[in-house]
Amino acid sequence: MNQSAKTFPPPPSAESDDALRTETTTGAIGYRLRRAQLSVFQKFLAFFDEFKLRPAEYSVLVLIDDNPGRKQTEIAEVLGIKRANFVTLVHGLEERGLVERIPSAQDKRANALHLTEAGRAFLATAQARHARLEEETVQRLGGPAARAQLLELLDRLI
Amino acid sequence: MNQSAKTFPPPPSAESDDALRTETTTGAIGYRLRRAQLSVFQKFLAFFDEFKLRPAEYSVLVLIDDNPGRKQTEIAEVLGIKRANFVTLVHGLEERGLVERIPSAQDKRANALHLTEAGRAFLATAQARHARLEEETVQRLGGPAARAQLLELLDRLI
DNA sequence: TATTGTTATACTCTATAACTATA
DNA sequence: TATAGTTATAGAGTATAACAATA
Repeated sequence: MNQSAKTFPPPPSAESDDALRTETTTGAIGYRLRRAQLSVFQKFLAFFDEFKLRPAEYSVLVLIDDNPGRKQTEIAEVLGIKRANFVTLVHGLEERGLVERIPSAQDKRANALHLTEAGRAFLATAQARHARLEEETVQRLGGPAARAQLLELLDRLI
Repeated sequence: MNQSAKTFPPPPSAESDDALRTETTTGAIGYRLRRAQLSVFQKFLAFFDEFKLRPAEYSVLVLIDDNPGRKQTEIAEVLGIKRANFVTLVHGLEERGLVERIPSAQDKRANALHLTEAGRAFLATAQARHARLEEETVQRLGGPAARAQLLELLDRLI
């Protein structure tokens, strides 16, 4: 699995004047997690540049599509988004004609969230693109087994 | 920890009115990465509550300790922090008496960063605490082999 | 001309309080 | 009393532009 030698810091004797010693920092799990997450999100943003779609917006569209008619609070809570902040997010999607807020008949306080026809078409394209991104990511990981391994390990950190 | 099996979505036939279908969203690598990273950072913040220390500040202290005398730009760049934003960060550490900015003799534009005596003492305590956090995290992962596996997989995502 | 540290500024994300209308 | 959606606001984190001093 591991090619060979993990490049170790310059031997303690060789005090180079340019390379910094980063082992202590990069040895931390949280640090590596953060760097990886930032990198993956950067790739997402670049990959979805023409879609003008952020990761959070994409997950909201997917979640509404899989759970049409749900309240804002329900969708927001699943994603760990505060309902106050979710207002702005869903408002943006509504302005783009992708999402509808339909006043609930049973509970006049609530809005039932639905994708518009345009929203469904948009999401279908986005999901096809996302599938290619995931595919590429799985390849980088080393295949489906490596992906499953990663997801399992990540779950243990929550 | 986990009661029994991985709770799968309600079988397609049983359309419960409360549980949401989240498989599509949670199947994405980026989504899981983000959730895990947020969780790990939350644990860091809780664990270092009395230290009033954020992950970025901790990594800066570690990096200065391992590379005393380096310029702000060098430390900032390694951590992916813009030098403009690094000014505020290092200023805070200086105000707390942990870091010194010593004007460089060779390059009068630059500040050489050093830990103060108090900074070294503080970092020693923080690192001991961090070691316990890492230990706990490794246990959650399933041991040192699982940790190595995770770091290897994360590296492939960068 | 280029770099270092700095200031100013803006934009995103996130968090809390408080309001309204309903329940 | 509690909840759903909303507004306002404040705090981080991050990004760019521009400047003075120095290289």
